[in-house]
Amino acid sequence: MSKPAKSDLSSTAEDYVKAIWSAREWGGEPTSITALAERFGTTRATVSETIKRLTARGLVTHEPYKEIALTPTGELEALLMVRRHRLLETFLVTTLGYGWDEVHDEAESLEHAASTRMIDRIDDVLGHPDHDPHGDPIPSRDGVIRHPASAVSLAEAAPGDYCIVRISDSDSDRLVYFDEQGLLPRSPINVQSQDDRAGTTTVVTAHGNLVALAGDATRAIMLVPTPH
Amino acid sequence: MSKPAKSDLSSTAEDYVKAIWSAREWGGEPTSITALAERFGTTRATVSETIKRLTARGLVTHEPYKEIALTPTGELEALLMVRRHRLLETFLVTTLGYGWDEVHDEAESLEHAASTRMIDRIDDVLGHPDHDPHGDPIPSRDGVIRHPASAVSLAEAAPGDYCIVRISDSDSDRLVYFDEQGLLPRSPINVQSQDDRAGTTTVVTAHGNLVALAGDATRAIMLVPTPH
DNA sequence: CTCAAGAGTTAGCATCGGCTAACATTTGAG
DNA sequence: CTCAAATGTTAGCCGATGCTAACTCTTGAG
Ligand SMILES: [Mn+2]
Ligand SMILES: [Mn+2]
Ligand SMILES: [Mn+2]
Ligand SMILES: [Mn+2]
Repeated sequence: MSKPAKSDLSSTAEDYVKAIWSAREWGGEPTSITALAERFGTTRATVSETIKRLTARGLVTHEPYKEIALTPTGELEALLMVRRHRLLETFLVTTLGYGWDEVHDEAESLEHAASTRMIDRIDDVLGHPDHDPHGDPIPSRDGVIRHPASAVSLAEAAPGDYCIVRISDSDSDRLVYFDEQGLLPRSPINVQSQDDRAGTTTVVTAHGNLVALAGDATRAIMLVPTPH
Repeated sequence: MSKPAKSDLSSTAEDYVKAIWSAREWGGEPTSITALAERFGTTRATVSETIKRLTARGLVTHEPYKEIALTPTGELEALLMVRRHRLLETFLVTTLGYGWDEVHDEAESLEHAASTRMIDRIDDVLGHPDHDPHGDPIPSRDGVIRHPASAVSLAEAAPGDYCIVRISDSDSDRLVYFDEQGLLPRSPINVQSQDDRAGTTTVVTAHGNLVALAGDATRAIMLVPTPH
């Protein structure tokens, strides 16, 4: 029913460029066909075809069996989608009383439907927030984004005092657990030890809880060192 | 990217059932293939095919060249979409400072993306409003809607004093004009005369303006008589 | 170094929602 | 009552997004 102009992207295309961009956001590796298929719950065949179309449209660079990357155009589109997603998440929390664990899925679909006018009004009403409820920075209207320079993931942090800057919103159950433990953006956290053999990281949370985390949970949390 | 369950409708299907329902809302005739094609800016062929699919899905009843109507299932879906649309419009006006002439298009796309949870939260935040910014009643969660019993369109109103209950939001320029003239839901209005030969209706608005209206403009406004 | 598992691609198919062109039916002006 | 215009349908096409099955390429364990 809507009339996508020649240059307008489908929601599928928008989700793909966003996913490709997001894979690298906090120092990650480029994504892969298989990873995208898992992310979207589709088959490798479908992803391969879709990537081919996005390449033809000038949003993505990809040669068979090689790395998937964004063109400058694709990157700008991705950043604008990230902006929409994060502003919508923030809006849902502050205006409609959503919990930080409930906003991701809702924003995932609203981001394709809200007009640019609506996104900008939300930005105004919220007073131009710097980051979303998970601590992720919000790109400006023209696609500029700034990450804390010294951020490290909990998985690779040396023992010491840190401030949590960001927690991945991809798993909502995990967010509930983190919340219970006092693991929130801007909260202080003390890294006790990394046990490489067990693959666990032991931390003291803002609640004073001693917690051992492993795997994705440690990769979901980004820290900056507390100056002492 | 979303996973529409077996029974989930596409946005196209949602817009169709809503349009079929809306045609009859204020005493109108059943819609037609041609009218739907105009409404959506598509061709008759496309509408004919789509109606065939909706019939196969059990949302619509239609035999070739006959009347287009909704099944009970289709009608419930339509009412739930109308609810979403009108609650979203109301929300955009009260929370994001949209004008009543700006909300329709935005709601037209958000209605397909917002979750039921979000619609219900909006309903709560707004305090369960009875009608939208255009005076259209808002169906309940289970699809019940109530229209003023004695409503007549301005096109067929006898001279006398009335209260405007509803103004069609389908033409946003017209809404701006009505606003300027003092023609708003809940405003008093005095119908002076109907000139059948000229096809015009002359009214005195809440601003005291003497205004002559014709055609769609007179069909867009619904009135209830003021008890004297 | 080899070769099988894993990753990626291709072929062939389906559905949805678009289109144009041609055809069929209905209806109302005369 | 007639017939042309208006209305609706069908046929045949397309692109986007999905699928399965079968194939190819890459890579790492041994
Ligand atoms: Mn999305
Ligand atoms: Mn987030
Ligand atoms: Mn719509
Ligand atoms: Mn409305």
